[in-house]
Formats: sequence, C-alpha cells, structure tokens
Amino acid sequence: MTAGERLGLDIKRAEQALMAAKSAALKDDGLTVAQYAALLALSDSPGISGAALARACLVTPQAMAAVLKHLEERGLIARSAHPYHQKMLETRLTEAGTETLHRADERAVRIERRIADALTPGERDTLRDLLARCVTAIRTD
Amino acid sequence: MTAGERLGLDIKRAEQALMAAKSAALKDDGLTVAQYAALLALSDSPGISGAALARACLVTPQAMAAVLKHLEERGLIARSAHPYHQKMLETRLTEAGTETLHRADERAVRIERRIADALTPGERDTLRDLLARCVTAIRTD
DNA sequence: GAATTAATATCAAGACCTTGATATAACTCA
DNA sequence: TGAGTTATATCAAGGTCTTGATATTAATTC
Repeated sequence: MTAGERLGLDIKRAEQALMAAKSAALKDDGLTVAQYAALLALSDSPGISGAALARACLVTPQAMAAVLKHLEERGLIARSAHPYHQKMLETRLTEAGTETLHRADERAVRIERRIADALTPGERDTLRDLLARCVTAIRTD
Repeated sequence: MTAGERLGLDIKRAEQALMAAKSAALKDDGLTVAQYAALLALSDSPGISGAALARACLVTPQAMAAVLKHLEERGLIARSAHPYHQKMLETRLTEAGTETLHRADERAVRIERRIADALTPGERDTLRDLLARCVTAIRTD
C-alpha cells in the first residue's frame, strides 16, 4: 500500500493544520486548545462533573483533571462539592472564565468560518458524511 | 455559530479515532504512533538528518529528537556522524528496526485498508480534495 | 577573508495525553 | 442488609509535543 493511498495521512494533515491554527489564535488569550474545549463544554453544561466533562471532550478523566487544575489556578472556573454526591465536584465557569471564553471563541470561530466558507453547503454535508463513515470503518474490527 | 456547523469537530473526531486505532494496533510491537511514523519515514529516506525527519513527520526537531532517542535505545535505529557535515547525524534503520517496521506496518495497513474499503474510489478522491481545501482555508489568514 | 545568515543538534520548562492502579461513594439487586 | 457493580476523583509513570534558548557548523554574501 503506497503512501498516496493512505487516507489517514490526509486526515492527520487536516487535523494538524487545524490544531496549529487554533493554538495560534488562542495564544493571545493565554488558552490552550484543550483549555478552550473544556471551557466551551462547561458553558454548555454548567455544574458538570470532571468525568463527564472528560467524556464530552473525548479525553480521559486524568487528562481533564490536569486541564481543570490549570483553569482553576487561573480563576477561570470554580469547583464545589455536589450537595448529594459527596464524591462529585461540580465545575462552573467564573465570570472571568465566561469573559475569556467569549473572547477566545470569537477567534476560534473565525477559523471555523474560513473552513465553512471554503466549501458549499453540499460539500460540507459530503465531508461530514465521508468522515463519519471513516470513523465507523476505523472502529470496525 | 452552533456546534453542529463546526467542521473542525468532525475532523478532530476522525483523527482521534484513527490515532486510537493505530495506537492499539502498534502496541503489540511496542511502538507508539510517533515512533512508527519515524521508522516509516526513515525506510523511505535512509541517512536522513533528525531535522529533516522532523519536517517529514510534521513535528519539531526537539520532538523528533526524543522519539529517536527511544528508538536508538531499543536498537531499532543507528546514528552516525555525516562524513562531511560534522554537525549532522545520519540516521538509519537497523536490521531489527526494519523487521519491527514490517510487522508494525502490516497492522497499520489493515486500518488504512478498512478506511479505503469503506469508500468508493470516487469518494476517496472527493474526501482527499475536500480535506486539502480545508487545509488551505485554515492556513489562509 | 570576514561577517552574516541558515541549518543542525540539544538543553530546559510547560502542557497534554495515555495506561495502570487506588480509594471512596453511590447504586443495584438478591 | 450486604455483596457486587458502577462512577468519581486522584496519584504515578511514560511518551509526545510545544516554545524558548543556546552552541556549533555550513553556506552565503560582501
């Protein structure tokens, strides 16, 4: 199988370009891509647990714990014990976190906008469909 | 911009599925995806420098240096001074490295095969084209 | 020939991700 | 009620990647 036939390389290249662009865009706000993703998920689900947040961001709970530690140190999130589940920690955006997220999201959306504008609506649907079928194929043993 | 409109998430999801599958496939050979990628590039360009290898794998020279350190410790590659350029280190696969790469590549190709088989030839071309246009759009400031 | 520029290698610090292991709390069900 | 399962949080180790900084060598330019 030649390198040219391996679609994995094309997927990886696209993802790397995306990460590089987002990293650069978020740097001014002092956020990493992982931190931005966590803040974005938190704004959608206030009070979510660390484990659930990890699932939403497709990483392990341990990886998310490290991200949350940094965000808490910077005062962008606040964690408090769940009223009933003593083991659970509820996480919420602080005011500073909400503001930082809005600023960061503006920059991040510009990149998504560039992608969306480069494709027609039909092409966007096609790309999404093809990628979804790739994921299914990859996960099929 | 809603989450559903952001194609970046679809690209990221596909890349994550790919990395997870490849990591699992390579684990039996004791290789990480980064190590496999380095060995594969080395088999294409014997004697290449660390910096050039880093460019081929789309990572920084420092990241590649760490990967090469591990591969050298395991005896899968050998590094030697370039005859003219004293600063350069030529890197080559050892016999063990070649064997390990062949075993690993067999497993990795199975995943690429699954992706290719899930799409028609026309769809593969379409996907590659759409991803390439995304990369161009992402990099356009 | 001398100074500048480019390329290579490497040290260091910071962030993220993984797997593996552990402890505790909550839920389930027999 | 009590045992087993599930969910959560967290510690630890290994690997990768980044940026920033430094030293040395090669190539270029004047």
